[in-house]
Amino acid sequence: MLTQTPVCCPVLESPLTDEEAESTARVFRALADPARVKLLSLVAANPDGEMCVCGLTEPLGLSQPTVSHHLKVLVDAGLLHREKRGTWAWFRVNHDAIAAASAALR
Amino acid sequence: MLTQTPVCCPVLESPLTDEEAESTARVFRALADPARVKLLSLVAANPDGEMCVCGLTEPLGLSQPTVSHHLKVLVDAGLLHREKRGTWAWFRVNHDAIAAASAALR
DNA sequence: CTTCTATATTGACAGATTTCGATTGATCTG
DNA sequence: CAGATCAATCGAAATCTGTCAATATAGAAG
Repeated sequence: MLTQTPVCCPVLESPLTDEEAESTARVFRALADPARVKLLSLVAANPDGEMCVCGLTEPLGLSQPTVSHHLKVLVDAGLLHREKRGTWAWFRVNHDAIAAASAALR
Repeated sequence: MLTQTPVCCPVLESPLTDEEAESTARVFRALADPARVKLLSLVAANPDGEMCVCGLTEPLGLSQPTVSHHLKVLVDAGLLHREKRGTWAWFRVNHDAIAAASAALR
C-alpha cells in the first residue's frame, strides 16, 4: 500500500530535508535491482513502447510472480505505467518520472 | 572488498545485458538510502566542496560508525572521493560519476 | 612513549528484500 | 457454464541491509 507518490529532489543543490531525502531515495531504491533496471530497458526498447508480463518473464529468467513483484515496485515508484487490457497487463515507461530522477542528479 | 568499479549504462536506449544491468543497479543502490542521499547533498552543498566525517555525523543524526559505513558505500560506488589528511578524512563529490548516473536515465 | 582524537572495522541483531511454489482472481473461449 | 490463460497475491525461506556498541587503527600532540 503506497502512501505517497515518490518525488525526486535535486540532490546536489542544497542540503535535503529528511522528507526530501526519503522521497528521493525511494525512487532510486526502485532502480537499485538489476532485474528492475533490465525491465525498464526492455520496456523502453520495445518499438511499441509497451510490453506485457508474458513478454518480460522469459528474457529476465525469473518466475512470473517475481517479475510481477518487480513491476509493482516500478509502478509504485512511478517509473512505469500499468494498463490492464483484458487478461493482459501492459507496461509503459513514465518518461517524466525518469527525467525527474535524472534531473535530481544535476 | 570491491571487485570492479561500477559503471552506469544507458537504461532506455537498448536492452541491457545482465552485466550492464548489474553494474548500473549497483550505482543506484548506493543512492537508495535516505542517509546516503543526504550525505551527498551535504557534501555537494558545502562551499569548500568537501567535508569530513566529523561535520557529517551531527546533521545526519546517526552514529559515527553508521555514517562511516554509508560513506564507504558511496565511495565504493564511485560517487564520493575520499582523501585522508592527517587524522581527518575529507570527502568530495565525484561529479563525473554523478553525471554518468544522470545520463544513464536519458 | 603516552595520550588524545578522528575514523574504520567487527560483531550482533532487527528488519527489509528477493525469490519461488501454490493459490486466487479475472477474463476470454468454446 | 466449464476450461484455459494471464497476472496478482500469499506464505515462506534465504539473503542482504541498516544500525549501534565496542574495539581497533592511525596520526597528532605533549
